[in-house]
Amino acid sequence: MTLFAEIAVHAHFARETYHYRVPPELEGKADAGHLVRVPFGKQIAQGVILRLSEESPIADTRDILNLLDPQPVLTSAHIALVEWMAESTLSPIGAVISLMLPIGIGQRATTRYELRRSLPSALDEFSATQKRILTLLRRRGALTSRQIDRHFRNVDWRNSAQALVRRGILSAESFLPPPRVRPKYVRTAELAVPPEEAEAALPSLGTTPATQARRAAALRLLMREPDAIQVSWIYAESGCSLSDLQILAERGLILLRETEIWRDPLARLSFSENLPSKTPLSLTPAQRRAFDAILAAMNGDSPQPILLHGVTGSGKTEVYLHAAAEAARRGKQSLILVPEIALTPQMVRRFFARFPGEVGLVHSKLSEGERYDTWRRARAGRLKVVIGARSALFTPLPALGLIVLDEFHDSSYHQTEPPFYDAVRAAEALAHFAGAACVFGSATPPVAYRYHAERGAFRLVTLKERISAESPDSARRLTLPPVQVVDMREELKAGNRHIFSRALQESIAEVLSRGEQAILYLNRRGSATYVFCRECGYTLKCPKCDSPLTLHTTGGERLLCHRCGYTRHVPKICPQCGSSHIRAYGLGSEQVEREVSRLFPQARTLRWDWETTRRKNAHEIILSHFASHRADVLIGTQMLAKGLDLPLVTLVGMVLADVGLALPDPFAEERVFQLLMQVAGRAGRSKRGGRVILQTFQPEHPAIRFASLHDYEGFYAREMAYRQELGYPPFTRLARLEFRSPRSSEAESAALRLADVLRAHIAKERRVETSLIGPAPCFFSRVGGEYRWQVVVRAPKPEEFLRAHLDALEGWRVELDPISLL
DNA sequence: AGCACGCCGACT
DNA sequence: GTCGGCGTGCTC
Repeated sequence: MTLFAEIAVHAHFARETYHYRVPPELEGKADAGHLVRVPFGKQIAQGVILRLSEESPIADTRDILNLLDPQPVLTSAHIALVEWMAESTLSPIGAVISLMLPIGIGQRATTRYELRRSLPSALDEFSATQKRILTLLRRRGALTSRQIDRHFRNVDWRNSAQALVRRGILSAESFLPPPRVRPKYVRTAELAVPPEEAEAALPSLGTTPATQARRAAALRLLMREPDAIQVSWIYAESGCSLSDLQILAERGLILLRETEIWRDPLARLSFSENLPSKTPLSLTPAQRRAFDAILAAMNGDSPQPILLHGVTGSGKTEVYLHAAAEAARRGKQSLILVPEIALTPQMVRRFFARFPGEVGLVHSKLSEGERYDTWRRARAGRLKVVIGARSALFTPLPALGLIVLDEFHDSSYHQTEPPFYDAVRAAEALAHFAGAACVFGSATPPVAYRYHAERGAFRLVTLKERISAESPDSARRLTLPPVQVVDMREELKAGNRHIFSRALQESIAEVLSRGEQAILYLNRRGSATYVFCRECGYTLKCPKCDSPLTLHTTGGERLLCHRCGYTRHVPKICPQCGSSHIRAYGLGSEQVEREVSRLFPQARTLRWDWETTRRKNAHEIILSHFASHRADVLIGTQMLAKGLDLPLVTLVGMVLADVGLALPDPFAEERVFQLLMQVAGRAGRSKRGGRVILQTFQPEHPAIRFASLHDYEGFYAREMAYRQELGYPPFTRLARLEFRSPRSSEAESAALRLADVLRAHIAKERRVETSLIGPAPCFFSRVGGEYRWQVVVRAPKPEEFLRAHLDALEGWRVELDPISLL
């Protein structure tokens, strides 16, 4: 009986699975989840076995070449997840597989080009591109196609290279790079004989007094140590070298071994840091209810994920800790996902203290070796808890019992590059496949999730009370900080043209005089293109679709609608109040810092923005700098709205709360509301209390009004009405189709063509509930030198419609259920 | 992605 | 008539 394997080939374009024969020598060794090498066309590729079967739908199968790892790289739940994700995101299965293979392991086939003979000095016979290729290879030697790609941005060099290969000038060899990471071993030594025997051998270890002394010292050290120890210790303690130890080993006195070690980024924490409490805190009644709901899910009593809606400071983390402890008690592993930025040590430390030596951390700034080892410890079941950002979802945890997504409304759970996926939905699917409990925690759940919870898709648990971070046992109630909304139009009328209102200036002065700290936030996104009237707060909207108009400066100033393409000139006076104070607003954190320093020369400022956090560990450094009160005022963008818990912070100022409201995106208001709620929750997390100041030109705007009242329910009701009226999720679903091209006209014509084709299909198939928005240029119209155009499909099941017309989507980026249409 | 196959324009 | 451009389709 021949055995076949259905394999997801690790190539980004591989939409389908492929069938291979399992050669006899791999029978019993190759199984579902294994990473293998397979021939694929003229290349050799990696692939993951999804399942074995005794028949193949394809008559001519080729053989699997070999196993790349004796153990599976995917659990059975992850195999199910691969297929679910490919299906639900319309992504090629080969692209989904690439998400699951850790950096360094996952390698794709590539071609290596090399000059075959020396070239004539004159290259006249070749085209310009060919000349560039030849000169590059002459200078650098053999290069892979990916290396050549880096030298030819947006130039199609492959055909030229192919011609050179045909003429025998270049050689092209396809190869699969081996995994870049390997287990790390250290040499250890231990005593091989009873101590008395070693003692007896002590005087006769060397011919010269010096060697005799070195070897005796090494042996004595090992006689004192019951366990194997690393040879580097022995070298340091005794001054001996490896050859000394090898002589001792030859005489049978000691045993030299290679022992595998795990590179662990958290190992350093155990000695140096003052860790938070080891002992679990007792739960308040509200936390208890949340914990009980998770218990019920772990027992298999309720299959839906738990939507944990808890205000900032309501003690969600302690609930997660209790749940992870319970999972561990049952021999299960927990996966804790947090937004990228929240991987600052605050949260990690609490888990580390509670599960010493059994927490793995997964994030992009670790070295390949550290990541690989954490991945292997997880796979071996040695970790009880894995904490990480979005991609940690793909860590192979064989005994997964609990998945927690903290701050699950955060946009970093969405991957914005192909393959597009949403880690929240993927987590729900994975929990389902693994039979694990699933918890989504947030102070501001996306309204769509809240809506689905009301219809039974999630079990909703609400934590309404804030508890003190300092004395949680007494469950001392804290109130949410008062939020003052400052109308910047009034400031202007009163003659204050400064970016800080009088109220904010006074509050900063007060905080500084009391030796406390302040945080000033800027919502940078969209600020440069935001045109509004500084007298009345009016923003210009499209007369046809009511979407905000945005400013474009390329080719003269004009306003553009990103939904329908309508354009107009920038008005000189406000259409509403006739004021001439209508203009674009742009404000950076450098400018805010400058103003703080000018008004308060004594204040020590610290900036936390994209610019200052590019270096490795920059987040931790800035955070600890501020936490230890080496700065008084922290200035930053929305990235620091997450998870900070700093008792000395008694003032939070939002320099301009309306930025982001005027973006041409149906989700813009929800994002601003979430941000303001997060910001408002940052102040007053200790008994010192605190206050929040929101500066705005539109104090009556619902997102600002409801956030200032800490009123989620009010915003929810209003937002749902708006979504229903305009036909946006959760009342329908969207798919965003994007085309990129270095040439603007090409992107435009592709978009027009696709829209025509799709409209024709909609009409022909009588899909009355399906409609298109656009085509129109994307709000961020250029990315990486390419022009972006998009078409948005609105339908009850957009993937169904699109799957029927995948051929029309060749070259398009397809994003289902996007979180932004920018 | 990389390569073969196959169909039109500029040369021998 | 042939070489070589690149559009199209396939990889178990």
